Amino acid sequence: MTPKLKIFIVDDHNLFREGLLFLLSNSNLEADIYEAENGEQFLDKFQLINPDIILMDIEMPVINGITATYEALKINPELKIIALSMYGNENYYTEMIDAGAKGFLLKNSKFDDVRNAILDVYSGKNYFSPEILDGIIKNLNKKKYKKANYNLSEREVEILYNICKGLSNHEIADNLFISKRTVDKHRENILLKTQSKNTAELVVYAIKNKIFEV
Amino acid sequence: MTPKLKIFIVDDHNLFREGLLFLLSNSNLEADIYEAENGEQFLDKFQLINPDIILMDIEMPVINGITATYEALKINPELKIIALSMYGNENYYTEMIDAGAKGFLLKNSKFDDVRNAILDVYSGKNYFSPEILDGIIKNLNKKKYKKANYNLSEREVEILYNICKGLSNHEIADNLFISKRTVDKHRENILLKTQSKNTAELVVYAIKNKIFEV
DNA sequence: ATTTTTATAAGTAGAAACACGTACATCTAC
DNA sequence: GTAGATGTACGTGTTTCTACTTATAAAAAT
Repeated sequence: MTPKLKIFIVDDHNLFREGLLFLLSNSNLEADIYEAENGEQFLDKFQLINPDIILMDIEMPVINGITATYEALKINPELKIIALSMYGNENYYTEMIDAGAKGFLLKNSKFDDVRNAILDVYSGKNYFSPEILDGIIKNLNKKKYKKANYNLSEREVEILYNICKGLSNHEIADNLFISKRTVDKHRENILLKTQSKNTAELVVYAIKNKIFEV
Repeated sequence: MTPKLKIFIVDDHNLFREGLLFLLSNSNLEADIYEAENGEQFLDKFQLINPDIILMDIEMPVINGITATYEALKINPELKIIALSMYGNENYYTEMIDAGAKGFLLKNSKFDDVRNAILDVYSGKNYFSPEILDGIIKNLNKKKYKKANYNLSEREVEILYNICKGLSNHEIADNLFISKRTVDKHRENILLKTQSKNTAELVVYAIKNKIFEV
């Protein structure tokens, strides 16, 4: 059904590799399996093999999964790397996504999930264990939580935005065709309302409240 | 196999609702289907029905999907709402996640995806169309991209960090047990190195480069 | 071993920000 | 129709920042 895949398992635990190999060969996935014990071995071998899917452990001796992923993708950006992580180490996910992993599996997943991850990533999608996905979504939520409870007027927001752009009061005045003295007053009011005591705090406030985007 | 679900479809396009209803009743999902034409109708009815899954369009007259989701979850935070979106409107996803949706489906998905989304979300997971997931991941990546390529010295980073906290040069000097004039000089050098022209730009630079966290 | 970078400190001056006032026209809300 | 918020503008200070300069010692890099 699916073409014969070349799957590369990078993990320092022999038993884990063997188990996964067994599961893969007893599944209906046609695959050749290659192995490495750590990131260094993998980096030495992957170019000869050119695997379709790489299952990459994160915590490994010599060269860890994050570095290995990063380095391998520098050489071949098309590589499809799925991170493998112990439960509890799921916080590595940002670093692995950063490094360029296309998927993230927890080691306590069912084999069916592994299968799905392999097929999804092979077909160009991303795959993330539900627990990881949950974390990602929660994270997105968290950051947006405190928004829009400032009581600045429209004009004040406009002034603040321009302050963040690095304009001086004089420049802002020119841009908005008002007097510099007016901008002074607005700025003063904004400082009061936001309980800031200088420009630095104003900018931090603006960014926190999504008035200015970094 | 699965218990009989109560599925609530909220969408202003009759044809779309009818089509989805047909597909759901011809699938192996045992479900009672309820319908509303917009967010207002939904908000009027959902408490009586107490649905297991809500498929919620985003762009609708009177009350849109984002507001409806937000309001409904205020009343019952346990509701499992899956957002439905036209291809091209996928940028609503942040707002829908924000509002509390547990899943996000594109309307050009295959019915199988709809089925999976319903089952996943019903069982407490999140479900996101691959295209959406892609967007989320890319977004995570993007933000981390430009890091650590500043050439500020350690001391300069320290000074900059303190500037972002809203301290004046004088206060920074006191904190670090150095002369205010030294801080002045550091600040000048930082402005030069970061090609900033004032405090506002400094703070933006610091946040962009993860020297200061908002 | 010598050059460069870094951290420190200071003088002088002008620009900008900050703080306190006052004032008035407009618009919204009660 | 009056109260409150908003946007506009000015006066007069003080404080802080910005910009130019010089200088020394230690650390790092070449």
